[in-house]
Amino acid sequence: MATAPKAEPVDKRRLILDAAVWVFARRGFHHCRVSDVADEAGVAYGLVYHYFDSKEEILNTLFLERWQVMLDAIDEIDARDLPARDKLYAVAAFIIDSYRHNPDLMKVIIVEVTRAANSFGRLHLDRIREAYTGISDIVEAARAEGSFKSDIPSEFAAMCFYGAIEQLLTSWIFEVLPRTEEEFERAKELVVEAICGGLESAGTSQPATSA
Amino acid sequence: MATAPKAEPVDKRRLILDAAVWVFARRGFHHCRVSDVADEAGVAYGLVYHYFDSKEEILNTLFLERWQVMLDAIDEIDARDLPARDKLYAVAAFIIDSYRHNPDLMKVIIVEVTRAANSFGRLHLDRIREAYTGISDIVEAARAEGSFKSDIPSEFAAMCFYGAIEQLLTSWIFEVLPRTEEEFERAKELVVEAICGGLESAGTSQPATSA
Amino acid sequence: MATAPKAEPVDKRRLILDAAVWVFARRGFHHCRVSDVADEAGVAYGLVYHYFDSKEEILNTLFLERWQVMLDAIDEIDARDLPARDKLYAVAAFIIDSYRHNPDLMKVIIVEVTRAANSFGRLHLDRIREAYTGISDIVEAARAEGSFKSDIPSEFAAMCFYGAIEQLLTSWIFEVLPRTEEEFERAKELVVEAICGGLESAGTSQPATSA
Amino acid sequence: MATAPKAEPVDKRRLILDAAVWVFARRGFHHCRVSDVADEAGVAYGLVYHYFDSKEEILNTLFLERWQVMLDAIDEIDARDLPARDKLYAVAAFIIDSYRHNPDLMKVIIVEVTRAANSFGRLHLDRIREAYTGISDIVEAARAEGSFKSDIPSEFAAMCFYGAIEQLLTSWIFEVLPRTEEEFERAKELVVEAICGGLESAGTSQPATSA
DNA sequence: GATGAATGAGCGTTCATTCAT
DNA sequence: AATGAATGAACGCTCATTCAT
Repeated sequence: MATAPKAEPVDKRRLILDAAVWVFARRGFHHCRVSDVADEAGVAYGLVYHYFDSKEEILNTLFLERWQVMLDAIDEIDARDLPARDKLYAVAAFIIDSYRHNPDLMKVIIVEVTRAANSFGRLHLDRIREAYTGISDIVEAARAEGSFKSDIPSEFAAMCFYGAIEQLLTSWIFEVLPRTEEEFERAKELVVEAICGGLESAGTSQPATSA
Repeated sequence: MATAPKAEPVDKRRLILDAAVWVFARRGFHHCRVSDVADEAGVAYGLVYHYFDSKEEILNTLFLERWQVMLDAIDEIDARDLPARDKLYAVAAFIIDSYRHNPDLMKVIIVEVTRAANSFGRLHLDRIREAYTGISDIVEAARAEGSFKSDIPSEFAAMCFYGAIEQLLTSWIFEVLPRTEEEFERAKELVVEAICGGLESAGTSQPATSA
Repeated sequence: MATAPKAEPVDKRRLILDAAVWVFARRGFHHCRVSDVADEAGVAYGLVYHYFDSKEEILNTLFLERWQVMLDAIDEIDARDLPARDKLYAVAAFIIDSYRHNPDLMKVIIVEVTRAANSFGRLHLDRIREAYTGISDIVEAARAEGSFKSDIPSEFAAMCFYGAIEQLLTSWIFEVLPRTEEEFERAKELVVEAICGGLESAGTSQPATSA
Repeated sequence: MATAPKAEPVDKRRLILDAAVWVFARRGFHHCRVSDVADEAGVAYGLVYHYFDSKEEILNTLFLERWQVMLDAIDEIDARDLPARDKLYAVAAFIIDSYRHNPDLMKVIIVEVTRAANSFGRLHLDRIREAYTGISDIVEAARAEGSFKSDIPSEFAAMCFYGAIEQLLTSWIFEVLPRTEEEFERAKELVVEAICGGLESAGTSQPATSA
């Protein structure tokens, strides 16, 4: 006898999180209502509060989940036996691919958390800094080994690198830059070349004249 | 006979704008009330609406006022007869000094406008992009002249440069980096060295290995 | 065994509408606050907005609900096989009885809607005119049949008839006229006699002398 | 020698009153601001409060000024030696011509005062009733003399007559009826014919059948 | 008389959160 | 777990009125 058709079990909590990504990305965390998330998820209003203590907790959950994946990736990359430039390329590639595969989630994380200095950014400051640290570790090893300049602190270097990538993502989010597969791939190369290799042609390197 | 001391005439509109800078910087645009601004300015609630149509208009005014100053500065710097690296140093110096002289205003502009992709950032997108263009022009000239690499598009270079500086300011705003005179001066040098000269030691430049 | 006494289920939406009638009638639509309605209904402030989009929608709902009842009544009366005067008596009786049974509701509808030319009156103009049309139809049939004068357009006649009744209700609302059962009954007769039979004694009818 | 050109003296108070008529008629008393009136009059905001104690006093002034003219006219008409029908025709003609000559003022008086039972209507109730009384006096004399039916109280008759005229004006205000010279003239005749002569053809008069 | 900046109470609306079922 | 009605604090904005000049 054939088994009765079973309704596939749906994880309502997951449904809510996914709906939140969609809604937060479209309308922004502050400009949407909890009911928008519930409607998008197709669940009752109150169920959101069964799974989450507050609207903020939804965003926190989304951020922490995803950010951990990135931190793990950076650590894993750092552990590889590769030149620093290749490691940084791998980091850039990971972040850019994250955006490529789930632009809404990355948009939410960047716009609503990492770039929101007054609210969630402050709350997750330590977590955000861990990413800096991971990148910084890569640079630091390269400095120790001699392939990277010793006069640029690794923390500072990490900041420039991360800043460039975040700006890149922001440009895609803002639709300032086109979002095509070619652009994504090219951006990985360019950001590493720009930050590691510098903008100047070989042989022109010179100290800046102080004002 | 000396004239009696007269109460200096106060520009209430300016008072409100200055108070808004203070309040928006402390509590964030969305987390403060119009009455907070009025109280801080020491004026009646309604006067805010005598001078501004809405709370948003206050922020727009602050942004547009200050951003124009920066755009003018970039244009003026571009017109100077200097090497590209020195021009970029001047741009970095201008922005960093802007932050040094009025950290609250810069915080508000960056946190509430340029980094707020879903709200004011979108509104002022074109204005924000003008800054990119100014920097891009500097890079483009250097490419044409041969001092900057031709394989990094000037728009991309401008984005990396601006991204690094914005991240720098954000780090100060977040209090991740110390805010001392020495740090400010040193950051000007470092950001230019990192972006123009690159992170790698001379002679180690190499293309990244694609994943 | 007798079932335990259950609290009768209350329709909060109805509760709010009824409270609005009371409050609008006492204080006027513009002079009362939404909280007055909520307080009168004994519900929380926000619940008003759970059921209605705005304060105005409450009034619109009250008007449309009741006005439809009147339009239906006029249509039903028109369909009866009666002399025109009796039909008009029935219409007058229906409106006056409406006031008698729910003076607050009729007050709100007349004062805040049908007599409010600049606000709700304009909004519901078409609906209001439908009542004229219904009365006009009754008159028109009487003219065709010969019992009513052909030199007074039916629309004009309807306007006089409705105007007289509205003035009558207004007088009760203003407390210019006493509100007793006898008065209500007498008014039904008088308004029909005045409008259909005219003020003049039989045999004195004469054309007016133009100024 | 020619006299020096003198600036014609402008009565600012009158200017404000006239501006108020225009503004109240367009936007309604409650939907306009005092500044709208000042702007329309071309005077400073504060000057309105130099001449009037409040926004309401402006409306009261407009009403009382004009209403007195009407009361005087009714009294004057009543004193003439004319048949009742001709007197009522004169009253209707006066009111309709008032609207014809200054539709904005009449609109304001009717919409914002006489039809506003909850606000100004209540305040000026006694004044409004004086108009009824004037009309009522005309009817009463006709009843005493035998030309008008004695079974319709003169107060009731006055109410019907005034109600019909107010409805007529309201129809013009609402733009339900066309506003042409011919319509105005015809309406004077029709309203008197309808109310004095009745809607029914001669010989069909009959008592209504009670429900 | 004339000006318009300054005041501040008041109100409609929103929406995160709670809770009875 | 699931529902959605119910709650009420919070806030942006309006505008009549006052007052210093």
